[in-house]
Amino acid sequence: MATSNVVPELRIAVMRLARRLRSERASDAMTPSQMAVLGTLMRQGAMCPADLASTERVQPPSMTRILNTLQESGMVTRTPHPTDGRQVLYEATQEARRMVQEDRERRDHWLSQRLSMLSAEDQRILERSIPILESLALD
Amino acid sequence: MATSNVVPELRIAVMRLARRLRSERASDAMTPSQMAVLGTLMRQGAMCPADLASTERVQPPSMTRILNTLQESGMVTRTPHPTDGRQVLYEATQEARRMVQEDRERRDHWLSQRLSMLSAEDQRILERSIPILESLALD
DNA sequence: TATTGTTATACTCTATAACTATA
DNA sequence: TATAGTTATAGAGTATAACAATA
Repeated sequence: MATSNVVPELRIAVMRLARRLRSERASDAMTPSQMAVLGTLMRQGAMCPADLASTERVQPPSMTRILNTLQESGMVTRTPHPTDGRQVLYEATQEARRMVQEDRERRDHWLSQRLSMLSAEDQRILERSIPILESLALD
Repeated sequence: MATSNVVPELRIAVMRLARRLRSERASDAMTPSQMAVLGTLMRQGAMCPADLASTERVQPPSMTRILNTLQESGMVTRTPHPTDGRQVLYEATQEARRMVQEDRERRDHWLSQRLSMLSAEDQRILERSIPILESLALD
């Protein structure tokens, strides 16, 4: 990449587009933490508060609060662990899945509008860049 | 883009890489709001609290607090407005500029390490994708 | 009287420490 | 005694409402 400014330019471009995508979020009612917990539960299935806390890098009492709020708004269900009476398991409800899906679709709609305004050549370059961007984010 | 999953895949790739870049930030001492204010002051020069508040989309009392904290840590200077006695002007100090620059360099260092591990072909694709990503983020 | 900035106060989100129930 | 989860309490960060100084 020689003497060019590719590195800072790529950093700025990625940060800007991410910020723009974030601003297209549907759910202003949901905090980022709440959205993250729902996303994790939708990927991983039922989980206990301790595991959720360590996945989301928050302390267990904070996770208790987040889960209480989510339960009050009908986004998660709470069931006792089948064998260990100390544990409880949380799961995303259908309503949560619908809400998260709607949020994704809203941002994808915005992005797809933008992409459709690009030339075929530019669209092709972006398409080829996707796995490369993914590989940069790994680990 | 036909029947492919380009749109959600691009969204996910960009969000992931942005999250990764954010985690490489140097200044844990600085809150995102404080960093944003310094960035704005560095781009725009001296500004008054009201303009800063509207730029950063926070209320004036919140900006007062952010600026107080920044001043206490030597990141901004406060001077009276030359003609309007009600106003005050804030400016980023040299120390702030150094700190922000260091933060950018830290993330660029991480990114450039990652880029150097890619094939020449992949690097070329990323380089060509930069202005396209930039254009997507516009307005 | 309008505008700029600040202070007073409350709310949200997260953290640490202490407590309850189960293993 | 150790572990899972919760409750009690405190510390950031931001908001609205009220106030002081200047135009």
